[in-house]
Amino acid sequence: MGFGSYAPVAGWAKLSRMNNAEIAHIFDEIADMLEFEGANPFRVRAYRNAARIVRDLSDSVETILADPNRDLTDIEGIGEDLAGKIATIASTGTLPMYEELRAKFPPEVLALLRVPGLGPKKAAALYKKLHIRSLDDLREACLKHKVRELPGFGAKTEEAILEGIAFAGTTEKRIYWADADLYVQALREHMRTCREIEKLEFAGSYRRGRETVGDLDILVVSSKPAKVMDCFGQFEDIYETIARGSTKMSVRLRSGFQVDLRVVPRESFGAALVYFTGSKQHNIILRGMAKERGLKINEYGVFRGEKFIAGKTEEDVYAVLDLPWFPPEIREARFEFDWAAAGPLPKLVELSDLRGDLHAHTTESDGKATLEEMVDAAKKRGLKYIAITDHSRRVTMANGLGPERLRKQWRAIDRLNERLRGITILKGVEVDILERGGLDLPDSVLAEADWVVASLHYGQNQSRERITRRIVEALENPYVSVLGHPTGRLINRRKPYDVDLDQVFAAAKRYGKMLELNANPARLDLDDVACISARQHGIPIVISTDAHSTEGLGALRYGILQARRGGLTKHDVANTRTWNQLQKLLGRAEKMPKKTKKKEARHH
DNA sequence: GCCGTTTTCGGCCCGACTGTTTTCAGTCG
Repeated sequence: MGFGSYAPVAGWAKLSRMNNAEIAHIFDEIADMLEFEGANPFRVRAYRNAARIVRDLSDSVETILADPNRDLTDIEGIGEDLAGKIATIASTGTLPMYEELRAKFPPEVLALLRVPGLGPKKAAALYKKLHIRSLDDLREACLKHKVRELPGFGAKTEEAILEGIAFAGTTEKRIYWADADLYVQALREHMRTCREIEKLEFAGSYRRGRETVGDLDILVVSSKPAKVMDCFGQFEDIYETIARGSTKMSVRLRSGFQVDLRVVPRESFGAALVYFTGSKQHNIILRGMAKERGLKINEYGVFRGEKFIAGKTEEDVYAVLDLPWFPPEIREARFEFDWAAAGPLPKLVELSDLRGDLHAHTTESDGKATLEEMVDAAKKRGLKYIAITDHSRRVTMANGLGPERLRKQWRAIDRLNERLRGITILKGVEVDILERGGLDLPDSVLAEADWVVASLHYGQNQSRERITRRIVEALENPYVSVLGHPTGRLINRRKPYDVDLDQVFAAAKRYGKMLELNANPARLDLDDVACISARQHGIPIVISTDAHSTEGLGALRYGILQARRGGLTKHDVANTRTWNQLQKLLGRAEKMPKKTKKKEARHH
């Protein structure tokens, strides 16, 4: 289940400053260690909450700290203490309290928490009473049957731990949404054979369209739960059943991936769907709102005292709280509640809104299909235009094109365009942003293109300053249309390069350029959080596949999920427009004569 | 650790399942 081959994994570049993700990571680690220490669970939650908040910030902490008009404590969930800690991490790269905890609980000890079935209490007991300090210690203690002698532990727990150690390394990895979707399709097909099922829906992070999925949650309405579970248990890919009760069953697939099944009564389906779709944080806020109104929400419904108020549909549940139905993709407690408070929700972009694909490769560089095959496939998918954007010469591994081969390809595109009806092929290129700065093709060549994607593939370990400067300079070039995969990350495989996105946004805005949301399931770059920022900056986003085969053109749906998670509407996404409209949108800031610009301003 | 028009103290979302227990704690989602 791969999605093309990529360069080997590169390590983190040495960082001169702490970015939001790193600050968030420190808070997550602190939460783990405090939990291990047996700290107040709400204090632990405050740190986890802070990690999430910092990760979701639309500006870098650095930017906020530098702005005298802004204060971190204005953010809900960040008080005096955490604001101070954030500032300390930002300026020193660490925190005294964090260092003290790390001295007490090295990473090998924290690995105990990743064993399924081991939570903070049990892990701490093993650590304190048996002096277990690593997974190896733990395995040994289990084999010597020391673990079963501890109070609260028994033979079964010991066996479960032994089994769990094997999984501790493999199950921490979340899989791509696209791969989870393959399981979903297979499970749907399998469950179709069960006649006792009235309704079935996949919930959890899969339904929210997260870029990675940690497990699957299946929600079923049936009056015969046992039969549904029997059927579920016969899915061929199951390795073991972890738990089975009267309404809930959990299994592990052969790959280690976990699938949970939950059977609920018909009148509770909506409440259960809200509950199991999450996110956890979204649910916590819903519960809080319910409590304020003297109500209680659980997976069975909304209750006033013992009295059932709502629960049949998601709309019913939200309506009780005077909330609109939220598309699952935005249920992350990031902006959806603010949106709801401000009025009707904006309509999120949909797959059917997209008219064209603006990043695709052919056999001329490293694609697997010819120009004709790619165009034919795009047309069959209903696209009205496709930009052919093969690599430039610097990407020698991919047989990148120089001016001569590129112009030859463009002549072929001209001839094909004359022949074809119903789709327009754009003469494009994915031009490399060179290590030393500048682009891999002269302006005279780029000027002849309809569409220019500028991408950074080499020198990814350079300093934040150098990488940011290379990208900003590329955006300054009048012939560049869009910045391709702006951070270069490969999910689960390669960290993003160290780039100051605030500066990239500012440059894109200044020069009237667009930013790509690369829809490849391993990239999804920009990510959802960056999309929220781009939207706030008013920068048009282009959702493109970067397809290297005809099947690759199908990736638009993954890009759409990420865009929706970023709160993007049809208006925010540039390739929902016709090619003519798109051209007008492009570079308007620089190319438009000053007079016209003023007129425009008056109209708005 | 955060938060507050009932509160600056005392709350902080809720339930299923398992194993080790004889009524519940721990884990998980």
